[in-house]
Amino acid sequence: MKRSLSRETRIALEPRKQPRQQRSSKVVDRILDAALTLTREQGTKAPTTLAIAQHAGLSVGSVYQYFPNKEAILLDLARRWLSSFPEVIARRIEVAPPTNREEFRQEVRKLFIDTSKLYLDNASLMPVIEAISGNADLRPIQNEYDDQIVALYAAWLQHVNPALEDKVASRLGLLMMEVGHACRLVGLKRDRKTYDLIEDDVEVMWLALVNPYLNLD
Amino acid sequence: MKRSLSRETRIALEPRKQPRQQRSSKVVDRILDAALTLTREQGTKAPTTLAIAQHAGLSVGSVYQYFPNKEAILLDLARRWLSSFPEVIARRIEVAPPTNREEFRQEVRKLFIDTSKLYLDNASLMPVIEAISGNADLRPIQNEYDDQIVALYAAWLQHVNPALEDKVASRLGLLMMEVGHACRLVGLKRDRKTYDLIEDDVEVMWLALVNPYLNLD
DNA sequence: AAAGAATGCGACTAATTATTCGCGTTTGTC
DNA sequence: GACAAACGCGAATAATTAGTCGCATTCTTT
Repeated sequence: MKRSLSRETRIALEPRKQPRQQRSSKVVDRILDAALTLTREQGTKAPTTLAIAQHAGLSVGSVYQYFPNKEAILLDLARRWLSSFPEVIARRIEVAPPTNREEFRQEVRKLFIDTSKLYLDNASLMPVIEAISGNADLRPIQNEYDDQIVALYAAWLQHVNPALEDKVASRLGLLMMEVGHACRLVGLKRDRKTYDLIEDDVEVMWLALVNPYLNLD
Repeated sequence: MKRSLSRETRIALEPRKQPRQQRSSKVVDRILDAALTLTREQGTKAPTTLAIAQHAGLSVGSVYQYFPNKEAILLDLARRWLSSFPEVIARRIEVAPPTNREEFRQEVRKLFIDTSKLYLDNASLMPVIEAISGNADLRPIQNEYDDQIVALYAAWLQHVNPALEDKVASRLGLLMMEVGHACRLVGLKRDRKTYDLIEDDVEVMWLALVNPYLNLD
């Protein structure tokens, strides 16, 4: 294992080179596909480079043509999801804030549905997310995204109630994220009907959590 | 790495031998101490056997006198906590069930306080718990304990409301566990004041979650 | 104090696996 | 079809680390 890189400051993440020929861009897809499939098969355990290469019908050398290291592969898979999260929350801040309890409940519901959709649409990606959380090298990167998400939930809360203190907003944001994430992860491991029931439960909890902090009549 | 054991069926967990002389039982303590300290220092990453031995002022050979493998060390640390969880919940089932909303609220509060105390009293152990969750070999063992805990939360719910369907009870139990665990883990990483605020939030969410499923007047 | 059991040691073994590098092959371009 | 660039290959390298084993030391017992 030539892993001296990891020690320096952080993991290299940029792709080693851009694919120039058509065949190679298909190769990148095959690598990502293989990594996803294997992570799912092995239940949240990051696959080895050799396993990824073989499953993609390639050699290890080819994998390293496009990815600087193993971590970058998993991260590539997760990145679109991780970055779409802040986007979705940000979009819910652009609208006019609610003026009464019923409007507020509707806003919670919208945010709730939008974020739920991110989980449902990317259900197959969840093992990768779990693998990243379980990897000491990748967790710091996860945490950066998490901090962003918490900050945006907090911003959303202050959009709904501008009088909300920063500290309270970020605490509530943190809990919204944590509760949503934990419940949805276990929900996705069960059947669709149970997932939907769990979703209702989460919405109830979210509402109960934030209601006391909103000065709406 | 002579790891053929792990492949067979499961990890050996029994201690290799019982300490017979006083010096050696102190050694076991030193090993566990070192493992705990190092896991904390490295932030939820399982330390190597060499690091554990050195930090305990021992050689690797001595570590293997008392532990069959590295996993057993972490598990030894976590086990008391993992098994005290079901005990604490079971104790809350022994009392007479509540007969009205106020008594019910009190019962939730008691269960809530008891489980919270488990986290506060074992705060230093949480990195080990996280390391176990992040280790593919140990997760199955975690899951067994989790299943027990969910079953007991469900039993508690049915104790409070015998008419509650099994399916609903176990779903709510699962969410109580997940929400409690996720929120308390992040709570413990913050200051005590914030932890207490998060605790209040969790209680609010628990109550909101289970209230609709209780036929009390 | 002598024997034997328990404990402690740490160099060594071996399994695993990330990453490299030089060479052969394919592709796009003129 | 010839040339260069891109691509693909996989044996070899090297880092890491779990676990062993025979010998040395310390304790217990008589």
